[in-house]
Amino acid sequence: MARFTPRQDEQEGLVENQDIRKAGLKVTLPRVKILEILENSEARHVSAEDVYKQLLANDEEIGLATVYRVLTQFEGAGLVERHQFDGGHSVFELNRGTHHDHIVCIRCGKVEEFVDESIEKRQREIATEKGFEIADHSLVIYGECKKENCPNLKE
Amino acid sequence: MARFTPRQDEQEGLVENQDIRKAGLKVTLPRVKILEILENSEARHVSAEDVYKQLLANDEEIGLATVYRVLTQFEGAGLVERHQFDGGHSVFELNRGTHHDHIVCIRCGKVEEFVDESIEKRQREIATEKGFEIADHSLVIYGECKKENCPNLKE
DNA sequence: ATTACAAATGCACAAGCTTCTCATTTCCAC
DNA sequence: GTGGAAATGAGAAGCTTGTGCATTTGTAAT
Repeated sequence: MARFTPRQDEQEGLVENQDIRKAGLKVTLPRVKILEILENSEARHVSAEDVYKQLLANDEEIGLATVYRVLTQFEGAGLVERHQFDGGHSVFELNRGTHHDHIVCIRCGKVEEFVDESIEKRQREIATEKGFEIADHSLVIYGECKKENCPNLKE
Repeated sequence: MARFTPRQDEQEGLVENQDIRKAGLKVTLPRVKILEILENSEARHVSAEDVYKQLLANDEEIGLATVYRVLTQFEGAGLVERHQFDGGHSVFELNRGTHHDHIVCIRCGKVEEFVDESIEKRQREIATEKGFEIADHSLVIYGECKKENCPNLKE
């Protein structure tokens, strides 16, 4: 009920609405809100549950099923990337066009990104040697970040 | 009835009952049988379900819960490695002491292994640069293997 | 603006994988 | 052998993800 915003100002949707539409998807409130959360979240990598909780915190009436549906559609449209770090659940991040790999702290969960062209190159060579046409790859380094930076070293 | 090896050449990465005991685990029938299956399976990467089905085929009365429990314990003991390729479920492989990465065919699911020291080295350097103490890493290349080799290009 | 229709959503439920619970059984030291 | 802790089996539960269907929403034509 109380969620009738007088006007949807699209000034901040100059990029996203276009992209949703370009993907052949209707520009609906859930999709816009989810995209906003992905953009505004200080954590670059969020799970579907994270998005859902953020929606609830913003008093949006959007179901978890829709979150999964939309994230999967966004993935198919290339708007977001889905990563499967160890531990079972997926995390999503906005696709800003720059490929990168990840290094994850196994203690605090912090995720940093990196790119290394020499690794990329070797991967292409290896795929060729093995007779594979490379489609994608996933490189994740797990480690412990320096204690001073580690926010919550629980237990 | 136990098949015991005359010599204990554990250095060659061969996992055996001694290793179970060394991990602080009792040498029980389920654990021995699961280890046997991991060793004798021609597929190097098997899921918990695969192990379970193989046990059923061998007329062993071992529950799926036990399979998961044992595999997790083996992982903790370093006897097996758990890999989480894209798609949700984990696969396990015997830890024969040789680290390697994987290249997976997204069409037929075939998994090949490779090692590249230059990539390994760059990863260590990157972890150091980022202030991480490296604990593990996962590199998976996804691609399409050459059609002639691709066993079941269904659909 | 209004209308009309296909697309999208919300809800509840279902599926698949993995883990937990707990009564019963098994291994191992004595 | 025997005792007791550890391990197991069967089923239930948990978690993430996906589906079916009635209802709502976006969009394009009126």
